[in-house]
Amino acid sequence: MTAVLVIEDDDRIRLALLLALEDEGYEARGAATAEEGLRTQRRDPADYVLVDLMLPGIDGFEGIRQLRRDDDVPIVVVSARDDTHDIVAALEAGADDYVVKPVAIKELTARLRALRRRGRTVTAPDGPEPVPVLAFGELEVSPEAGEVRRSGEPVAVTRTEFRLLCELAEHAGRVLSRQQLLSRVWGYDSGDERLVDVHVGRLRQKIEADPANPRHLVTLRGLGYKLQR
Amino acid sequence: MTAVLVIEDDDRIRLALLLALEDEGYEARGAATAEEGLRTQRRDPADYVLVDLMLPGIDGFEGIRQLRRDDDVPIVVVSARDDTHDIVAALEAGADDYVVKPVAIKELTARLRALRRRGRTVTAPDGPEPVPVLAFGELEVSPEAGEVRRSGEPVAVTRTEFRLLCELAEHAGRVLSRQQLLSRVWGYDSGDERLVDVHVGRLRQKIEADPANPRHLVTLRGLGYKLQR
DNA sequence: GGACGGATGACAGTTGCGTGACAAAACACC
DNA sequence: GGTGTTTTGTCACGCAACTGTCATCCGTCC
Repeated sequence: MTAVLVIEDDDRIRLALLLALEDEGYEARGAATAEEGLRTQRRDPADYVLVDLMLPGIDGFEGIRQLRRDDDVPIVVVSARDDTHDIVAALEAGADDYVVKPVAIKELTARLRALRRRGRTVTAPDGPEPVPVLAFGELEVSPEAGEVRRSGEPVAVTRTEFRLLCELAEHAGRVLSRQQLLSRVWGYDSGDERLVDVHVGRLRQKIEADPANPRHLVTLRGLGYKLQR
Repeated sequence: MTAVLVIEDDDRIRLALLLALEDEGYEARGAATAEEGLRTQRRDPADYVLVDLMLPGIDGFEGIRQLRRDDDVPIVVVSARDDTHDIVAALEAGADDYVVKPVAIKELTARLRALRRRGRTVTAPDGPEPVPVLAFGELEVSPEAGEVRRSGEPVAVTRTEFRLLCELAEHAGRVLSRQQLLSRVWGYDSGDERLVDVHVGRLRQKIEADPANPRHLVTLRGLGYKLQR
């Protein structure tokens, strides 16, 4: 069945849309924020995404951009604002269509069908190769893409932090001593082990929800550091 | 240049649309009836068709159906009627989008670009072999055709820039270090890595909407460059 | 309570990168 | 072959981000 994800913060509108879509034979899912929508879509991709522009937290424009970074799904903006600037900005951000609320469900589904018909841009015959990712709960590390994500959202880390994280990730679940890390990440045969502490600390600030109580990048007193799920 | 055919019986509106489109850098053609439009399109196909619904003789719906029989061109209905039945019928007939008059030219062109992004590459029944295209949002790279396009418009890049772009495109989503690029694009085993910077910079001027904040050709500090959607 | 290992915040030196200018080289066109 | 134009590689400058060090603070284990 064709699945549609509705990202809309107004409960009444979201529910109405979901019910109407189900009446039309779609499998409908809802999300109240862009963050939640992005997470849902990453976990279990729908065939279409409907998204409001005015959302708490990440707004619709930014949500579309983030979604487009790694998803080709047709996106239709459903907004109350009938303003040329918004329409142009949303389409530039990567949306495929823009309709103004309130919208007839029949029109919406007709537009979805039109989008489906039009299909996607041709990519290489064998398609792009997927980039390998190491996952630790909500944390994702992709050495090849040079990317770190938390709950799907990109996290900006520096080169040293990234190398350190990759080293830990590639030996997930094992303790690495400060000496080992100094040697593998920095190439130092000897040196101040405090250096490792500082970078681990900085890394925790970025990748842990509560840096004071790390869940993934943990300290083993007297032994070293370990990355775990 | 991108050509647009406007099928609209009201002379004033047609002329206004044509002038506005030309201002936006399109090659604009007009037709006052569906018959004339179909003939024009068959003789010299435009890249997009804008069509009114209420036309003398063959009406817009039927015009769309006839056009769709042997043309894959994106069709946008530009109508004064804001009626769900019309919208659904037009989309069902084969239109790709439907906007209500009066429409801002900026919105119209944004919708055309969105369609272009999504549109299938044209493959006439016994036309030329389709050329593989690597797509990154509004950016398209065709290594075989030696072509780069942004929102459908060809971008002039030099040979070195093109090779660099292809190398990045063929490893989309992965970081390539300056050394790797030097070696693969220039064939240098060693050399000044700043050379890569300069060419990346020049490439960005041409393919990024805002070269200072690149969306596709991004720098990963300390790691290298990456091309992403 | 003292000692130790680890966390953290501030800081200054360093590095990495973007950019504009320029000259040599390649190219196109007579 | 000569001339004008485009492309290419080199360089220098400047900004912003990163790095490593240090001093201090905190928690934990005897």
